[in-house]
Amino acid sequence: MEFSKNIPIYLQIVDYVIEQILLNEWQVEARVPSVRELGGHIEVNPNTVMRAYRDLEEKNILYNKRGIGFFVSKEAHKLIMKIKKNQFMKEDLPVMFNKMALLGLDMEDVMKMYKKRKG
Amino acid sequence: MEFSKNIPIYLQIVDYVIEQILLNEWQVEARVPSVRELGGHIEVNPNTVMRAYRDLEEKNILYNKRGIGFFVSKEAHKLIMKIKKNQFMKEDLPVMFNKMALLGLDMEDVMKMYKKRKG
Amino acid sequence: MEFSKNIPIYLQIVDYVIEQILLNEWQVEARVPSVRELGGHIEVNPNTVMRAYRDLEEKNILYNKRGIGFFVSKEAHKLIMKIKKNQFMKEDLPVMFNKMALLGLDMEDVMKMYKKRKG
Amino acid sequence: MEFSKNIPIYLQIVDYVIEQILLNEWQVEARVPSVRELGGHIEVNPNTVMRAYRDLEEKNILYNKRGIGFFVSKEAHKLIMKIKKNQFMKEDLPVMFNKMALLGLDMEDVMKMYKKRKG
DNA sequence: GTGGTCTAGACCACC
DNA sequence: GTGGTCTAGACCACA
Repeated sequence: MEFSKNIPIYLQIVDYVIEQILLNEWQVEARVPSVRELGGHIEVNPNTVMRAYRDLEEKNILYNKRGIGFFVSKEAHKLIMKIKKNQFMKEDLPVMFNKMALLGLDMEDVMKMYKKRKG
Repeated sequence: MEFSKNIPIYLQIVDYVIEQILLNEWQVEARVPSVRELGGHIEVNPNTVMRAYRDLEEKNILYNKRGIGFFVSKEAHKLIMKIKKNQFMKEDLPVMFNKMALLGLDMEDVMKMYKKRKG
Repeated sequence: MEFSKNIPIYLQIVDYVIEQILLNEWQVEARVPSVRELGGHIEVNPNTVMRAYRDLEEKNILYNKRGIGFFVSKEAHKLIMKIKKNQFMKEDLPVMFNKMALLGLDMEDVMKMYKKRKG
Repeated sequence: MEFSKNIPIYLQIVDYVIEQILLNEWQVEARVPSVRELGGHIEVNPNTVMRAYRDLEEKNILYNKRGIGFFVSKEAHKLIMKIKKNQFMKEDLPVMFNKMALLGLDMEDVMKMYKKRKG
């Protein structure tokens, strides 16, 4: 796994986990990889993975059975979507629109990129 | 000047300088405030201002005349736009598209928000 | 470590690091001393070492793993040679040729010295 | 006049003056431009020019008639050649040879550059 | 433990 | 006056 330099790794792991859940790679109510497994897999200190899991536990996306491991919560999808959609609409989009205005770009330019990406 | 807590001050100064240049408050080929002046003005250590100026010098947005001060380069506007555009196209947009895919949103939803904003 | 007075210490550290790498004292992909270690060792403020390391990071000779340390990059040798060769060809040689012209020396004189040195 | 960034301007002026003398642009026993003239001409603070002239005065390459100006000394050429030749042979060449060895270059490479320059 | 940022304050060369 | 370097020492996030 490649990590971007300017974002804390544990946050990138949080995003990674969320992605796995949304893609149903990690299923609801199923056990997720242990911090050691995942740490070994993505070549990251288990402590760092733990920090990410704790973050997700706080958001009720994961929960923990002592001595067994972390599990994807029932409401994981709902919670993730709620958090992310809100964030996207209220924060990401306005910021993007501002940047576009500043750069003299309009939606057509964005559309081009969007289609390019899909093609 | 108010500083956000989670972003290094020197980076916020970089952004501030760029803003001043784009707004033509600091004109091309003109001297910008000395590190001590600006440091005093925004209540920041001169060294911190220096770090920001050095960053901008590296990007050829500012240049330096020994013993005299820092100046806005001729190509400052062009370079700023280039950097920002690049960042937007290569970093911001792909991230956004990713999020959209995960959230099940498409360009129509974005268009709606865009029009709402303008209206 | 002895520092020459007229050259900034951090640049002398840069040279020192480059030397260590070329001599394979500091091996490719291996961790280099932390800024505090090296700072303590050569009796220089860690900040000064940091500045040198940052310079080398910019040139892609060192890279950095968050919370772990600085490492010698894979291409370090190649990059060092490239930088040095370039410097020699584009800066040192032209200056030398100029001096020779002003002093009324030609390549024969230089050759003599060269052979003398080798013999 | 273009100044290299890493060498003090006054030293670059010293070199410039020496060059003018060697090229007989500034003749022996003739008055050289006043600090203001030269300063205006090459767009440099007169103080900086003065510092260069003082340097050259110390080396007996220029001398000063109070209220009149600076003049090229009789022995200017001899002194310059002596200083420079010595410097070149004892300092510049050995340094260059060392660099060549390090970079794996030999005199042939240098010859190529030399001919290229002349051609 | 690591790097990263920031401050206060010093001293320097240069203009 | 200007930038440039350096120190000592602090505090922080991250691993």
